[in-house]
Amino acid sequence: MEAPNPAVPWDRDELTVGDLAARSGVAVSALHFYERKGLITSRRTSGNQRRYRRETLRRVAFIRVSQRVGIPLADIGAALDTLPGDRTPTAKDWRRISQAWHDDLDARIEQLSRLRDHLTDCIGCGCLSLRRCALTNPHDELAEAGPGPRTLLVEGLEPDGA
Amino acid sequence: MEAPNPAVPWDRDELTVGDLAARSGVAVSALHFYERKGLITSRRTSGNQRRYRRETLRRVAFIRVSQRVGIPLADIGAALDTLPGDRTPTAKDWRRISQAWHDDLDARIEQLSRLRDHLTDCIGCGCLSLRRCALTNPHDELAEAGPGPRTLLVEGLEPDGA
DNA sequence: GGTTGACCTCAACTTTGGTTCAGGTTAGAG
DNA sequence: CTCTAACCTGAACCAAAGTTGAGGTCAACC
Repeated sequence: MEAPNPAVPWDRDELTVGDLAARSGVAVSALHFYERKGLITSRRTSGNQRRYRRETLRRVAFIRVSQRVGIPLADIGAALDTLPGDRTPTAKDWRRISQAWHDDLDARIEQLSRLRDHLTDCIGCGCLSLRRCALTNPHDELAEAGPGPRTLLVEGLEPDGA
Repeated sequence: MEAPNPAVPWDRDELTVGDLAARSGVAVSALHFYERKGLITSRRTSGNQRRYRRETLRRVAFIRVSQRVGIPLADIGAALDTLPGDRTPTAKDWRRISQAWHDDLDARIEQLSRLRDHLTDCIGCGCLSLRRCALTNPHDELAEAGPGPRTLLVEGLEPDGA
């Protein structure tokens, strides 16, 4: 039950790009792309074909989950760079780097909740054109992070209250 | 106090693209872009310059808020298309279309919350490569919507457990 | 030992949401 | 009437996250 069976692709200790694609659900072209970006690495055979360590499957899964969370690839790459290079990452390593996403998620959930709670009344009431609206206030924490427009909604406002 | 003063740009009943940009905080180039996409409209002067109705300010504010919520421009445009064309939209009209975003937000907040709650233990424990993980399960509601990868994490999985 | 599917690289193309630039026109203040 | 800021169009460019295609090589089954 413990001995790998080399006839079965997922039991070999190295994976071809096709194996990795099948196992991870990620297209071969995307894996090439991740490799160009330095998110994953491979050794090459004498015939210049890629061979991935099984561990890479873990990395790819982490990449996909992180993308689900909304993290850009560059940030995911930066996180992966903090994993130890000299040994296989442990569960603890993965826990550490996923903790950052957890905090990020917390922040974004809070942000979206506020947005949701102000949305209907703000759009409905007309305050969108006003200075005080929670959705347009540049000093609101809402402004700080997350995807979407970086500049705030209203920059040059009424010189005097409407 | 109610009579518009035409010497003041924001009191005129039509806005130039520059006025609209200043008042909405959106770049002129972006307004042109929105117009090409059909999200806003203008009449043209004899000299081919754009003139916007004041109402357009409301539309632009709606567009920006919607983008903050994470809605793509195409969807925003579709929502705007449901506004009455023959009269100025009322507060009720705006409330109706913002309600859709509210529901969308609810769904995405719920999604992100689940993601958050499973994230650390899933990434930490190794189940990312397994079939049952909430984060990788194609039949999970998580799969249904939101930005990020459309295809699920794992398509071709182990033929047998663990 | 040949055939075929999987692999290789590099370049070009896709979408979204714009910005920037060049070259030319208009509007309104003085 | 003139000057200048603001406006116009169209094309090119940007970033992210890949996909697609052309042209060529590798490997493994029979």
